[in-house]
Amino acid sequence: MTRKRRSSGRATLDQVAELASTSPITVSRYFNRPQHVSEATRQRIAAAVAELGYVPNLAAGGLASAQARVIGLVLPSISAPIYVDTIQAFSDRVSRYGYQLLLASSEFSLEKEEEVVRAFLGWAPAALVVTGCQHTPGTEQMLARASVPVVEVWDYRPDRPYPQVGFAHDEVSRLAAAFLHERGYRRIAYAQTPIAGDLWAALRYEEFAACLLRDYGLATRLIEPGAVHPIAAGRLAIEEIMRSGDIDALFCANDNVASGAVLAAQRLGLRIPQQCAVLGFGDFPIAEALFPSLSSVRPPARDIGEVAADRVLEELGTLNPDASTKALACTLAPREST
Amino acid sequence: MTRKRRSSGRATLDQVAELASTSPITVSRYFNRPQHVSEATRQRIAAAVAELGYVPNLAAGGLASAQARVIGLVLPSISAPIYVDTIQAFSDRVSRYGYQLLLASSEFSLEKEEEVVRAFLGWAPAALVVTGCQHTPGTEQMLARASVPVVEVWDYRPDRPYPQVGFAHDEVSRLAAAFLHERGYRRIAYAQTPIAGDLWAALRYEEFAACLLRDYGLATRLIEPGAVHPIAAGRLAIEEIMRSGDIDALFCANDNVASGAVLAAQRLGLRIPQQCAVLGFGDFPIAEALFPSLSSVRPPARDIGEVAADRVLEELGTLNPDASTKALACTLAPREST
DNA sequence: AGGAAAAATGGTAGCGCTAGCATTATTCAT
DNA sequence: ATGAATAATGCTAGCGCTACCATTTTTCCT
Repeated sequence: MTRKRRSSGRATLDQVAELASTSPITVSRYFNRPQHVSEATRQRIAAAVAELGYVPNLAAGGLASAQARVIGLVLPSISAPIYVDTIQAFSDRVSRYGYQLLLASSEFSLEKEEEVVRAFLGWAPAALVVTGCQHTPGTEQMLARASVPVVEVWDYRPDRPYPQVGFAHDEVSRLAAAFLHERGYRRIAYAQTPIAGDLWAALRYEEFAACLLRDYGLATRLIEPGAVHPIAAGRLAIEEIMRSGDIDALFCANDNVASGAVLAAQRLGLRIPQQCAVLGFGDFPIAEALFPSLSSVRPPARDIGEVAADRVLEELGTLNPDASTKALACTLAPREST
Repeated sequence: MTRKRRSSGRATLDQVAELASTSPITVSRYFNRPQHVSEATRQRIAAAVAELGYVPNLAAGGLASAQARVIGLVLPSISAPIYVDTIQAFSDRVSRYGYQLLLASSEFSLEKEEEVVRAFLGWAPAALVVTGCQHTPGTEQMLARASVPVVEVWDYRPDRPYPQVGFAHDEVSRLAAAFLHERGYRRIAYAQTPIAGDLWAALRYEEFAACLLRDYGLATRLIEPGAVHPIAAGRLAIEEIMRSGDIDALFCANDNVASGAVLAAQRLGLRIPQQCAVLGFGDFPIAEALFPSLSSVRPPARDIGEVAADRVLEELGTLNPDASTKALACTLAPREST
């Protein structure tokens, strides 16, 4: 008889069971429902596990039980400060219930998102969390066919088949417009860059311009310096404002752009907020430290992570439904720059 | 006959095979070695896959082949700017060879690292990359017993059983000390915070102080404002320097601390670099934009990711060995703040 | 045309684990 | 002591896939 198949070389449940003089199924229970195993057996198993350095093979377990205790989270970026709180809050919460987090970034590309979703589904996750409501047809099809709960975060639109955990991005624009108008600014510009780091910057601009025009009768200037680093984009925006001289407030796609603007203004001698106010989006840690400190719209990043985790756990039956599916709210943190 | 077992509800290889009038094994080959399948069969399978929305179950595949095409990467933080380049470079490189990245942060805690390593090993990854040379005994045992290649990154010490991809942190200190001395600074302080975001800040301080004393006969002041946000720590360091008035250069544990220092100095009226020079570590994107712009020691973050990926791929036999295991080098980016 | 090599395909068994019962040991009320 | 409840444990049969070999079909050479 030839020895078929190479084994992985790692200790298996069977080996642990043998060493602990019990059956594999009891060892399995030891890991999954310890309270169903007697104290004496538990100790023997614990000793065997330690001696063999046994680590359960989660792939095998997931295969056997048709449910891996893993939840996939896809965000546009895992490094952008704006998403870090969401990741942290989500991860904390699901790991408390024994779920592991599979994290990937779509790098602001819908194609890359499709790739990542496919890879995730390959692991048969218990649930999937994706960013926003916009996906490729392929992604949509996979999500629809995957028989796992799906939650969409960082946006809020009522016409979707999945639970939404986020805020309405046009609401942000109205908040910013009202705030700047109330402070007396009338010649307002919006600065963004294609790699600003969020998918909704252009959408926010549209509603910002529409709102200023509709509610306050003001035109808006769009400053878009092209594909450069956000911080450089902020600098270029300030340079343009100094050239044209007809702008008294700048709303930026995010705090990186806004930081670049504040720092460049300082370097170039434009007084903020006297000559031009700057309002950011994201409320990154740097906002408070800048000189002058940066006013910013703060998205509910942490709440998104928490609520999304709760929603997922509800769908999985781990948590009782709360059923309060509302849009979350952004707040405005006024500081010295406006 | 009772129907045992719930199936996952997803399409399986068998279903695809049936629809494509071929055998499961051929469909398996279609995904893993397409060149071994004839063009005609390939097209039939592709159609069946599309129709069923089939996504291969990677857990089952990994189990059957005893090698999941997944590589685990454990870093102290996935949000700290300093690690972002490493993640990016590593991910790019391994994904090009068909490996997926399993990413986790140990949050600067060795206990958390042990937890994460255990979870990763549960997925039977093809390889594991961990940060630094310091681990709990439990982690060490798991790494030693796991029959997968292990690589350690972001540090360089010759006395370890695993390949190292990183730089010598004491070298950074010598570089910084030489640079500041050469520029004529003699009353030098070092600022750090326990949550500064890297495991080696204290080690760098020790060598920094030792080197200044040994090579230049200078004493070093340590400023450690306690567990506050790095940016706030920078501000507190500047406040202390203004109080005492006997410091002319500040080396910071990282660029967040240094940014806080530069911004606070500006706010409080301390001229940089005339009254006090500031040198950072990490060369974060903000360094260049600050006013005055921040001099910083740039670690080879991207190189670490690339070389670690190469080392891993070599161990897996995917790449031919290069065998040049040397420490990588940090460079110094001098700007206005020194 | 005949034979050998190469390409394409398929059957069988099993990777390591757990669901669904079935069975045995223990506890408790009567 | 007896039966009924409960706790603890074990057996069998797969989860969906691929390694290993065997077989069939095609291609190529003389």
